[in-house]
Amino acid sequence: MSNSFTRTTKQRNAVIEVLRNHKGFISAQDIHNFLKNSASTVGLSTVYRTMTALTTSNDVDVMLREDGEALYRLCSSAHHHHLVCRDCGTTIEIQADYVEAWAKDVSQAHGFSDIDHTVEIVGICKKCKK
Amino acid sequence: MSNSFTRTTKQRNAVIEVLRNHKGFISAQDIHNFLKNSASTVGLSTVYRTMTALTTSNDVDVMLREDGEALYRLCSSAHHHHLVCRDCGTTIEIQADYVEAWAKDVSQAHGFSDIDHTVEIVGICKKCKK
DNA sequence: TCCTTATTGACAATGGTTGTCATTAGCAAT
DNA sequence: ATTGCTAATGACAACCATTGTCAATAAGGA
Repeated sequence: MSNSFTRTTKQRNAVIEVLRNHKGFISAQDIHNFLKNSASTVGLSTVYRTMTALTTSNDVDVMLREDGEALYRLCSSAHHHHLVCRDCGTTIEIQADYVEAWAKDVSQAHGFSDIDHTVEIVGICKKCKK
Repeated sequence: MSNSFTRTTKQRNAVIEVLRNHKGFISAQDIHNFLKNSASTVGLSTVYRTMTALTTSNDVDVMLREDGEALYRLCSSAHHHHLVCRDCGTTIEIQADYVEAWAKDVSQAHGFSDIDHTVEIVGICKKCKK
Protein backbone atom coordinates (compact mmCIF):
# COMPACT_ATOMS: atom_id res chain seq x y z
CA MET A 1 0.00 0.00 0.00
CA SER A 2 1.87 3.02 -1.26
CA ASN A 3 -1.01 5.45 -1.57
CA SER A 4 -0.53 9.16 -1.25
CA PHE A 5 -3.14 10.09 1.32
CA THR A 6 -2.04 12.70 3.79
CA ARG A 7 -4.50 11.61 6.44
CA THR A 8 -6.05 8.36 7.59
CA THR A 9 -9.82 8.12 7.82
CA LYS A 10 -12.19 5.37 8.84
CA GLN A 11 -14.10 5.76 5.56
CA ARG A 12 -11.05 4.94 3.51
CA ASN A 13 -10.17 2.05 5.77
CA ALA A 14 -13.68 0.71 5.35
CA VAL A 15 -13.40 0.85 1.56
CA ILE A 16 -10.03 -0.86 1.56
CA GLU A 17 -11.40 -3.49 3.91
CA VAL A 18 -14.16 -4.30 1.44
CA LEU A 19 -11.57 -4.69 -1.31
CA ARG A 20 -9.52 -6.98 0.92
CA ASN A 21 -12.46 -9.22 1.67
CA HIS A 22 -13.67 -9.39 -1.89
CA LYS A 23 -12.49 -12.01 -4.33
CA GLY A 24 -12.48 -10.69 -7.86
CA PHE A 25 -13.35 -7.29 -9.26
CA ILE A 26 -15.99 -5.03 -7.74
CA SER A 27 -17.53 -1.75 -8.85
CA ALA A 28 -17.57 1.50 -6.91
CA GLN A 29 -21.35 1.32 -6.76
CA ASP A 30 -21.21 -2.14 -5.23
CA ILE A 31 -18.67 -1.10 -2.66
CA HIS A 32 -20.97 1.73 -1.71
CA ASN A 33 -24.02 -0.53 -1.54
CA PHE A 34 -22.15 -3.07 0.54
CA LEU A 35 -21.10 -0.45 3.07
CA LYS A 36 -24.63 0.90 3.21
CA ASN A 37 -25.70 -2.30 4.91
CA SER A 38 -22.91 -2.21 7.42
CA ALA A 39 -21.82 -0.30 10.48
CA SER A 40 -19.61 2.16 8.64
CA THR A 41 -21.50 3.88 5.86
CA VAL A 42 -19.39 5.80 3.33
CA GLY A 43 -20.53 8.39 0.83
CA LEU A 44 -20.48 7.49 -2.84
CA SER A 45 -18.24 10.45 -3.66
CA THR A 46 -15.74 9.22 -1.12
CA VAL A 47 -15.73 5.75 -2.62
CA TYR A 48 -14.95 7.20 -6.03
CA ARG A 49 -12.27 9.48 -4.66
CA THR A 50 -10.68 6.60 -2.82
CA MET A 51 -10.70 4.41 -5.90
CA THR A 52 -9.13 7.16 -7.99
CA ALA A 53 -6.37 7.60 -5.44
CA LEU A 54 -5.72 3.88 -5.10
CA THR A 55 -5.63 3.56 -8.85
CA THR A 56 -3.05 6.27 -9.41
CA SER A 57 -0.91 4.79 -6.64
CA ASN A 58 -1.16 1.42 -8.38
CA ASP A 59 -2.68 -0.32 -5.39
CA VAL A 60 -5.71 -1.42 -7.40
CA ASP A 61 -6.26 -2.59 -10.92
CA VAL A 62 -9.04 -1.08 -12.98
CA MET A 63 -10.94 -3.01 -15.55
CA LEU A 64 -13.77 -1.78 -17.75
CA ARG A 65 -16.75 -4.04 -18.06
CA GLU A 66 -18.50 -4.27 -21.43
CA ASP A 67 -21.03 -1.63 -20.43
CA GLY A 68 -18.24 0.73 -19.49
CA GLU A 69 -18.59 0.48 -15.72
CA ALA A 70 -15.25 0.44 -13.93
CA LEU A 71 -14.32 -2.54 -11.76
CA TYR A 72 -11.59 -2.46 -9.13
CA ARG A 73 -9.42 -4.95 -7.34
CA LEU A 74 -6.49 -4.83 -4.95
CA CYS A 75 -3.41 -6.13 -6.71
CA SER A 76 0.24 -6.82 -6.44
CA SER A 77 2.05 -3.80 -7.78
CA ALA A 78 4.06 -5.80 -10.33
CA HIS A 79 2.72 -5.68 -13.85
CA HIS A 80 0.46 -8.58 -14.64
CA HIS A 81 -2.69 -9.62 -16.44
CA HIS A 82 -6.01 -11.16 -15.57
CA LEU A 83 -8.01 -14.26 -16.12
CA VAL A 84 -11.57 -13.41 -15.18
CA CYS A 85 -14.68 -15.57 -14.86
CA ARG A 86 -17.57 -14.12 -16.82
CA ASP A 87 -20.03 -15.53 -14.29
CA CYS A 88 -18.74 -15.14 -10.76
CA GLY A 89 -16.02 -12.57 -11.36
CA THR A 90 -13.28 -14.66 -9.79
CA THR A 91 -9.93 -13.36 -10.92
CA ILE A 92 -6.54 -14.91 -11.31
CA GLU A 93 -3.45 -12.83 -11.82
CA ILE A 94 -1.19 -14.03 -14.57
CA GLN A 95 2.46 -13.39 -15.18
CA ALA A 96 3.23 -13.19 -18.85
CA ASP A 97 6.80 -12.27 -19.48
CA TYR A 98 6.65 -13.46 -23.04
CA VAL A 99 3.64 -11.30 -23.81
CA GLU A 100 5.41 -8.32 -22.30
CA ALA A 101 8.32 -8.82 -24.62
CA TRP A 102 6.04 -9.45 -27.56
CA ALA A 103 4.13 -6.21 -26.99
CA LYS A 104 7.38 -4.30 -26.83
CA ASP A 105 8.72 -5.86 -30.02
CA VAL A 106 5.57 -5.40 -32.04
CA SER A 107 5.20 -1.77 -31.12
CA GLN A 108 8.81 -0.94 -31.79
CA ALA A 109 8.54 -2.63 -35.15
CA HIS A 110 5.76 -0.17 -36.00
CA GLY A 111 7.64 2.83 -34.64
CA PHE A 112 5.55 3.25 -31.50
CA SER A 113 6.98 4.46 -28.20
CA ASP A 114 5.77 5.05 -24.64
CA ILE A 115 3.97 1.74 -24.79
CA ASP A 116 1.30 0.56 -22.44
CA HIS A 117 -0.72 -2.57 -22.93
CA THR A 118 -3.60 -4.54 -21.53
CA VAL A 119 -4.32 -8.23 -21.79
CA GLU A 120 -7.56 -9.62 -20.45
CA ILE A 121 -8.83 -13.14 -20.75
CA VAL A 122 -12.43 -13.83 -19.80
CA GLY A 123 -14.11 -17.21 -19.70
CA ILE A 124 -16.03 -19.58 -17.49
CA CYS A 125 -14.21 -20.98 -14.48
CA LYS A 126 -14.34 -24.59 -13.38
CA LYS A 127 -16.84 -23.91 -10.60
CA CYS A 128 -19.34 -22.10 -12.82
CA LYS A 129 -19.01 -24.59 -15.64
CA LYS A 130 -21.19 -27.19 -13.89
CA MET B 1 -19.81 -6.98 -44.53
CA SER B 2 -21.95 -9.77 -43.15
CA ASN B 3 -24.40 -7.71 -41.13
CA SER B 4 -27.91 -8.90 -40.43
CA PHE B 5 -29.99 -5.94 -41.52
CA THR B 6 -33.18 -6.87 -43.28
CA ARG B 7 -33.38 -3.61 -45.15
CA THR B 8 -30.96 -1.10 -46.63
CA THR B 9 -31.28 2.53 -45.64
CA LYS B 10 -29.39 5.65 -46.56
CA GLN B 11 -28.79 6.44 -42.88
CA ARG B 12 -26.94 3.20 -42.35
CA ASN B 13 -24.96 3.70 -45.53
CA ALA B 14 -23.99 7.15 -44.33
CA VAL B 15 -22.74 5.78 -41.01
CA ILE B 16 -20.75 3.04 -42.70
CA GLU B 17 -19.32 5.59 -45.10
CA VAL B 18 -18.02 7.63 -42.18
CA LEU B 19 -16.38 4.53 -40.75
CA ARG B 20 -14.81 3.77 -44.12
CA ASN B 21 -13.34 7.24 -44.45
CA HIS B 22 -12.07 7.39 -40.90
CA LYS B 23 -8.62 6.19 -39.93
CA GLY B 24 -8.59 4.83 -36.41
CA PHE B 25 -11.34 4.49 -33.84
CA ILE B 26 -14.27 6.85 -33.60
CA SER B 27 -17.08 7.22 -31.10
CA ALA B 28 -20.81 7.08 -31.83
CA GLN B 29 -21.14 10.67 -30.71
CA ASP B 30 -18.46 11.78 -33.14
CA ILE B 31 -20.05 9.90 -36.02
CA HIS B 32 -23.28 11.68 -35.21
CA ASN B 33 -21.60 15.08 -34.99
CA PHE B 34 -19.77 14.52 -38.23
CA LEU B 35 -22.98 13.68 -40.07
CA LYS B 36 -24.70 16.68 -38.56
CA ASN B 37 -22.47 18.91 -40.68
CA SER B 38 -23.12 16.99 -43.85
CA ALA B 39 -25.84 16.42 -46.37
CA SER B 40 -27.21 13.27 -44.77
CA THR B 41 -28.03 13.84 -41.12
CA VAL B 42 -28.64 10.73 -39.04
CA GLY B 43 -30.30 10.47 -35.63
CA LEU B 44 -28.15 9.58 -32.65
CA SER B 45 -30.33 6.59 -31.85
CA THR B 46 -29.79 5.26 -35.33
CA VAL B 47 -26.05 5.64 -35.03
CA TYR B 48 -26.08 3.60 -31.83
CA ARG B 49 -28.37 0.96 -33.30
CA THR B 50 -26.16 0.67 -36.35
CA MET B 51 -23.04 0.30 -34.26
CA THR B 52 -24.65 -2.38 -32.12
CA ALA B 53 -25.65 -4.32 -35.21
CA LEU B 54 -22.25 -3.98 -36.85
CA THR B 55 -20.62 -5.07 -33.64
CA THR B 56 -22.62 -8.25 -33.24
CA SER B 57 -22.00 -9.10 -36.88
CA ASN B 58 -18.27 -8.60 -36.27
CA ASP B 59 -17.92 -5.93 -38.91
CA VAL B 60 -16.55 -3.43 -36.40
CA ASP B 61 -14.27 -3.68 -33.42
CA VAL B 62 -15.25 -2.03 -30.17
CA MET B 63 -12.77 -0.55 -27.80
CA LEU B 64 -13.47 1.16 -24.51
CA ARG B 65 -11.60 4.34 -23.84
CA GLU B 66 -10.42 5.04 -20.30
CA ASP B 67 -13.49 7.10 -19.53
CA GLY B 68 -15.72 4.24 -20.63
CA GLU B 69 -16.82 5.72 -23.95
CA ALA B 70 -17.05 3.15 -26.73
CA LEU B 71 -14.95 3.58 -29.85
CA TYR B 72 -15.65 1.78 -33.11
CA ARG B 73 -13.73 0.85 -36.20
CA LEU B 74 -14.35 -1.22 -39.30
CA CYS B 75 -12.17 -4.29 -39.22
CA SER B 76 -11.23 -7.45 -40.96
CA SER B 77 -13.37 -10.21 -39.56
CA ALA B 78 -10.41 -12.41 -38.62
CA HIS B 79 -9.43 -12.24 -34.98
CA HIS B 80 -6.70 -9.72 -34.36
CA HIS B 81 -5.46 -7.09 -31.97
CA HIS B 82 -4.69 -3.40 -32.03
CA LEU B 83 -1.82 -1.03 -31.77
CA VAL B 84 -3.32 2.38 -31.11
CA CYS B 85 -1.75 5.81 -30.95
CA ARG B 86 -2.73 7.63 -27.77
CA ASP B 87 -2.54 10.97 -29.58
CA CYS B 88 -4.00 10.72 -33.06
CA GLY B 89 -5.91 7.46 -32.72
CA THR B 90 -4.24 5.82 -35.69
CA THR B 91 -4.71 2.09 -35.46
CA ILE B 92 -2.76 -0.85 -36.76
CA GLU B 93 -4.19 -4.33 -36.76
CA ILE B 94 -1.87 -6.99 -35.47
CA GLN B 95 -1.89 -10.70 -36.01
CA ALA B 96 -0.67 -12.59 -32.99
CA ASP B 97 -0.99 -16.29 -33.40
CA TYR B 98 1.36 -16.95 -30.54
CA VAL B 99 -0.66 -14.83 -28.17
CA GLU B 100 -3.80 -16.66 -29.24
CA ALA B 101 -2.22 -19.96 -28.33
CA TRP B 102 -0.83 -18.56 -25.12
CA ALA B 103 -4.25 -17.29 -24.00
CA LYS B 104 -5.75 -20.67 -24.70
CA ASP B 105 -3.04 -22.53 -22.80
CA VAL B 106 -3.08 -20.29 -19.77
CA SER B 107 -6.82 -20.45 -19.36
CA GLN B 108 -6.99 -24.19 -19.80
CA ALA B 109 -4.27 -24.57 -17.22
CA HIS B 110 -6.55 -22.75 -14.77
CA GLY B 111 -9.63 -24.75 -15.72
CA PHE B 112 -11.32 -21.98 -17.69
CA SER B 113 -13.46 -22.61 -20.74
CA ASP B 114 -15.36 -20.54 -23.32
CA ILE B 115 -12.42 -18.22 -23.54
CA ASP B 116 -12.42 -14.79 -25.05
CA HIS B 117 -9.56 -12.36 -24.83
CA THR B 118 -8.53 -8.84 -25.64
CA VAL B 119 -5.07 -7.45 -26.22
CA GLU B 120 -4.58 -3.74 -26.72
CA ILE B 121 -1.34 -1.88 -27.04
CA VAL B 122 -1.41 1.89 -26.83
CA GLY B 123 1.52 4.20 -27.33
CA ILE B 124 2.75 7.17 -29.32
CA CYS B 125 3.21 6.65 -33.05
CA LYS B 126 6.19 7.89 -35.03
CA LYS B 127 4.34 10.88 -36.45
CA CYS B 128 3.14 12.17 -33.07
CA LYS B 129 6.48 11.56 -31.40
CA LYS B 130 8.07 14.65 -32.96
C1' DT C 1 -6.65 22.17 23.26
C1' DC C 2 -6.37 24.89 19.18
C1' DC C 3 -5.89 25.56 14.12
C1' DT C 4 -5.14 24.53 9.70
C1' DT C 5 -6.84 22.17 5.95
C1' DA C 6 -7.54 17.50 4.04
C1' DT C 7 -11.57 14.96 3.76
C1' DT C 8 -16.24 14.01 3.79
C1' DG C 9 -21.15 13.64 2.14
C1' DA C 10 -25.43 15.27 0.32
C1' DC C 11 -26.83 16.92 -3.81
C1' DA C 12 -26.65 18.80 -8.44
C1' DA C 13 -24.88 18.35 -12.91
C1' DT C 14 -22.74 15.94 -16.73
C1' DG C 15 -22.75 12.91 -20.57
C1' DG C 16 -22.79 8.53 -22.91
C1' DT C 17 -26.14 5.13 -23.74
C1' DT C 18 -30.68 2.93 -23.91
C1' DG C 19 -35.82 2.94 -24.11
C1' DT C 20 -40.26 4.70 -26.11
C1' DC C 21 -43.35 5.35 -29.66
C1' DA C 22 -45.51 7.70 -33.40
C1' DT C 23 -43.96 8.44 -38.10
C1' DT C 24 -41.48 7.10 -42.24
C1' DA C 25 -39.87 4.33 -45.87
C1' DG C 26 -37.85 -0.48 -47.79
C1' DC C 27 -39.40 -3.94 -50.51
C1' DA C 28 -42.12 -8.01 -51.65
C1' DA C 29 -46.41 -9.05 -53.55
C1' DT C 30 -50.03 -7.64 -56.38
C1' DA D 1 -46.92 1.71 -60.27
C1' DT D 2 -49.65 0.82 -56.11
C1' DT D 3 -50.53 -1.41 -51.83
C1' DG D 4 -49.55 -3.38 -47.38
C1' DC D 5 -46.66 -5.04 -43.94
C1' DT D 6 -43.30 -3.93 -40.76
C1' DA D 7 -38.28 -2.78 -40.27
C1' DA D 8 -36.16 1.34 -39.39
C1' DT D 9 -35.96 6.06 -38.09
C1' DG D 10 -35.71 10.20 -35.02
C1' DA D 11 -37.07 13.30 -31.43
C1' DC D 12 -37.22 13.00 -26.82
C1' DA D 13 -37.25 11.13 -22.23
C1' DA D 14 -35.18 8.09 -19.02
C1' DC D 15 -31.19 5.82 -17.06
C1' DC D 16 -27.10 5.55 -14.49
C1' DA D 17 -22.16 5.73 -13.65
C1' DT D 18 -19.21 9.33 -12.75
C1' DT D 19 -17.71 14.07 -11.60
C1' DG D 20 -18.28 18.72 -9.57
C1' DT D 21 -19.71 21.77 -5.70
C1' DC D 22 -19.41 23.46 -1.22
C1' DA D 23 -20.53 23.83 3.54
C1' DA D 24 -19.57 20.93 7.52
C1' DT D 25 -16.45 17.78 9.77
C1' DA D 26 -12.38 15.70 11.68
C1' DA D 27 -7.16 14.30 11.40
C1' DG D 28 -3.11 15.42 13.40
C1' DG D 29 0.74 18.70 14.13
C1' DA D 30 1.75 22.78 16.96
